[in-house]
Amino acid sequence: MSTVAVNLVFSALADSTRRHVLERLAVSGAASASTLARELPVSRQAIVKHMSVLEDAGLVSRKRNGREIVFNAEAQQLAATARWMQRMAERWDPVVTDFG
Amino acid sequence: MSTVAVNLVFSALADSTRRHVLERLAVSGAASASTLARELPVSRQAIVKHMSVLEDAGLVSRKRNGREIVFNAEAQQLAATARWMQRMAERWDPVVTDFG
DNA sequence: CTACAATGCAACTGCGCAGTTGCACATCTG
DNA sequence: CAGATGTGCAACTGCGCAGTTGCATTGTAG
Repeated sequence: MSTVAVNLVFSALADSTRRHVLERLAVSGAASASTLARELPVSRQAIVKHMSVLEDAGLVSRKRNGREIVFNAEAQQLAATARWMQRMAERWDPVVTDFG
Repeated sequence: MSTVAVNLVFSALADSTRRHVLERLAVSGAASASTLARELPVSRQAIVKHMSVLEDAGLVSRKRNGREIVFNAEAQQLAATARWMQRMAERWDPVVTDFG
């Protein structure tokens, strides 16, 4: 993972609204920005901006379906970042691996 | 990990200067704010603020030694967050565990 | 005691992000 | 076609963060 990618993923995950959206997509499946805005206490435009951030971080993918745009959570990217962090922690202190 | 803790860790790691400081502490050992400010292209006050953020996130510990305050990287917290992310990724999609 | 080196406090600037609102454009449905 | 629903674009506000500078305070060494 490049430094830029790390920046994107971490700053994307640093916002609790974005984590809520991700959780929602991962648990209840794909959804459009309008649908998410109806379910969460934020405007559609706020959702749209969040989705761009999440997409840039590779944590979400979009798929056009007629007039709708459906977003999907990308669990692989989350897992990849977790592994990246784990390797970094090991490099800093090999002992931390023992209780993984 | 609580939601607040997650917020703290992720937003702490989202800043590249803080990641540089952490890297520096983990690789070359403990150091004071003044020392870090001499090594990095930022002022001492900026370092001090960063250290507070990192400390609140549990990624760094401070230890007073006479007139100096020495900071140390806490690799366990990084590893703990990595495991937290891994579990979250597994919950979202059990398949991602396969290539860990 | 004195000079030096470290931390502590405070004010200030610049900038980017989260969120909103309003309106235009596109697309599906009856 | 007409209405409803969904996306796209743009301007605006509020707020917090990164970073700086200046000065005060405290601890260390000679």
